[in-house]
Amino acid sequence: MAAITNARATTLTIGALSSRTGVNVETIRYYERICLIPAPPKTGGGRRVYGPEHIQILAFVRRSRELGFSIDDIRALLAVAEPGHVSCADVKRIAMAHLEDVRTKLADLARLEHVLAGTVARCSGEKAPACPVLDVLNASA
Amino acid sequence: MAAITNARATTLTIGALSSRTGVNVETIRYYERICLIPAPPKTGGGRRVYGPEHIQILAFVRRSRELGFSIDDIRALLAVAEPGHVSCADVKRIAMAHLEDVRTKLADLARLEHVLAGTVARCSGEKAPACPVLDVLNASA
DNA sequence: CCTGCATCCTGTAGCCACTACAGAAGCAAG
DNA sequence: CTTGCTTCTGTAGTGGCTACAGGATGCAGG
Repeated sequence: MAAITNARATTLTIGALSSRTGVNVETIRYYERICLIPAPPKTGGGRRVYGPEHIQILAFVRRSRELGFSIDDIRALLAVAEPGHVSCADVKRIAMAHLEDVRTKLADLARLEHVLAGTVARCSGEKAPACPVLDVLNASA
Repeated sequence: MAAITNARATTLTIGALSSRTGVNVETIRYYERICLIPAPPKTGGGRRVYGPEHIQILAFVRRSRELGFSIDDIRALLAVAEPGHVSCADVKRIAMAHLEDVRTKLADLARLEHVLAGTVARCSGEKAPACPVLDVLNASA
């Protein structure tokens, strides 16, 4: 009589939570195992039963991961994101540190791209007595 | 009588090879274990004795790693770098594929930097009723 | 009620490229 | 001969998942 899977269902299976949040089922269980997300109640048969609060937390985790935050960072962010916190100084500190990290990686990668692109451009790809790519790799630092 | 460690020594201990190439001792043994570099002969006591050819190979590996090539890529590069190869087409193919990879990562990271920088910039860091960083993380995708 | 099938469970092992030990042995200088 | 540095092998840990194996559950159709 009721809809097969109510779009406004208040409880979700792990599969439903997975498709709602775009987080792999195995990954959700992994997050629970490492205590990143709270363990949900279970049915008599041992199946996880999720509520809306789990959707919110997991979505938060997912977006944080997409922005490159580490699991430990996310742990800290989740702790600070709890209601009752007055200041977001901690959040800013974590985000700034991560941003620094990202910028360093970005610069490294840009240099890399430059070297690689320059090297590959000099390579004809046909039979060459000396291969520019191999020359670069063989060159003394 | 002879110099303690001849600067032009024809043989090296693993420690000397390490400082010559800048590759960690443990990493050198790891490379040998996974058959990336050839196993050197050993003394009666079981210690590795390296020659100049090992310096060359390991330096090649190190520069390749610095350029971000995977171990498997390097394996292929080493095979192609062997003397007797006429064409460097394989080298170019590997390097081009890697360059594509680097460019993708670069673009991803740049977008990331943009989002993070924009978000952090809006954060005062002081007590805020709504933290812009947390807002972004909580926002629906 | 039974069958079939999708989903779910736990637990373990694998991925990459190292890094970090533990515990033993070698080796050169003093 | 002792001291202390280096080296040896083997194993386990890192991060962030992913991929099974082998079994249980739950639901729909017949």
